[in-house]
Amino acid sequence: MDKPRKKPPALLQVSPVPLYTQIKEILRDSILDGSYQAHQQMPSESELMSTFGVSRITVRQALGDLQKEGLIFKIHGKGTYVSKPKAFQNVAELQGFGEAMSSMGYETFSRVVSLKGLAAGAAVGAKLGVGPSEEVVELRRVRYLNRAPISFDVTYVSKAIGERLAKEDLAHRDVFLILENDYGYALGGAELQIESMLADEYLARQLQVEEGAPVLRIERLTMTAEGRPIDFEYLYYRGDAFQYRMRIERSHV
Amino acid sequence: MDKPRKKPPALLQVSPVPLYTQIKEILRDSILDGSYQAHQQMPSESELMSTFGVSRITVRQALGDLQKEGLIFKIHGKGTYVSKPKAFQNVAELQGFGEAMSSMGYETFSRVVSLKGLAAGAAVGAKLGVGPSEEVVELRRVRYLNRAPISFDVTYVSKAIGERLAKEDLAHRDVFLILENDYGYALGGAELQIESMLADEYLARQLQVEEGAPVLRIERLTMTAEGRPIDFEYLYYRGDAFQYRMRIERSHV
DNA sequence: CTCCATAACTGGTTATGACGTGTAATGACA
DNA sequence: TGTCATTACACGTCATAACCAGTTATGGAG
Repeated sequence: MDKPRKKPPALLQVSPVPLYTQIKEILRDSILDGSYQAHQQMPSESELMSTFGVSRITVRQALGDLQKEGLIFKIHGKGTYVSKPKAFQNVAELQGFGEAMSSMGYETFSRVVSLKGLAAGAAVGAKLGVGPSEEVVELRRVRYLNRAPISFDVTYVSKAIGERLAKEDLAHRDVFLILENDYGYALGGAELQIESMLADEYLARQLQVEEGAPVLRIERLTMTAEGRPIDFEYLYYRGDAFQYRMRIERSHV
Repeated sequence: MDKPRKKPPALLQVSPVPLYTQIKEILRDSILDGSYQAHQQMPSESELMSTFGVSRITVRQALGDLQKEGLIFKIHGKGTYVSKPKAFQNVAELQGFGEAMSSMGYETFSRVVSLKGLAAGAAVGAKLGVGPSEEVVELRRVRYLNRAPISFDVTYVSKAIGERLAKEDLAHRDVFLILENDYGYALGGAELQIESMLADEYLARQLQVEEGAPVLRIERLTMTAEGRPIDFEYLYYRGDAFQYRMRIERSHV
């Protein structure tokens, strides 16, 4: 016994890193260096169990972390897949500042006000490329940032997609990301139009502001990579939610 | 047997919702309606086990989801706590568009280039309110969005804080959020200054752009609620990463 | 040949149990 | 009285074991 001072200074810490972290790193590397290509890949959980000689819970923790990072996504009953890298850039560009904020990762969620099928009508029908009497699905949500409402979103999608979306966790997941990752649509771009308006009674109630308060209104038509419209939205943002943006603009000009 | 068609149409789906989701909702409500106050709260995992009559893994999944949402945070060996709501708004405002993007929730992480102690120097010392020869900790990170570098961040904090940060998962967590949630600092606001510049050789290599490519340079000094500087950063953003912002500005003017 | 029940996958959920590590209060020893 | 080992308790990690729920291929019944 030479120096049994206070603590045995962690001599044998061969692996202070949890198993699932090590596995996560290995898998991440395999994805980033291209060993696992985008879409349609990844061994099943069972295979990974025997490959690494660990239990399923460990594999799942590793995969779950990678999913949080967005590198992979899972489809129940089918398997685990590598996300398409390109996907995100499009989404990032067309989401703009509003949803960027609402997705900052902390204390954001949406409350689904309604989700129902109805006739497209002239305006929405023209955008989505369907007849005015054709049925589409309308989704209304209030988006919360830090427990306070920040935007009111009205989303229109085709009946087929809408019925699938009804089963999703719309309170915490982005429609864009569901379309892109879970449903396999490649999003191409979006046309958007921004204007200022005043909150009417309904909007004021949803956003918890005074009637007549300034609201930013965004009209956004999202299209697949092939140029086919897939998602049309009206977004109403509280005007007082963008101080940071203004500040930056002033400095930037 | 009246209509044993294809499937028994899920008559008995008393609870199609997973246990951990139900528990998560209950806990979320308790937090949002104030039953559990900010900081210093939440029953331990063992207590929740007996309260809800479920296993620990279920409790942990519920808590883990709430942590992802940012409503709670955990401290090893101590317990689980409710996050302070106020925290986020400040962070949201002073993070601005750059980190909002990088935190959109998918495929973002940081690579720690270096983390070391050094003398503050005149510029940093003045900002942080310490002498030029006093030791501070410098953290250099490359922030990845969608597997491509989007920004190069240089962060300066006091020696005490820096040594704690060294033990954190800086690759996936925001320094702001660590300061706010884990360390209990109340962030008050920030001064920031934005300018355009051209990438030098070092920066070009970190951001994987051509030397001379346009870069957005942000100087940001973050302060606690009491007005004491706590975090000083230089942020270098790839100029080509902000197309979406430009587009929105054009429409907005 | 079509339809459909079944089986063999996949991931999703939950239980039980164990051990590790960090935190903080306790108490014994110097 | 002050230091330090003990201890109790918190969350962190990992294993084993089921069963549930979608997906898809197979194969038999019509």
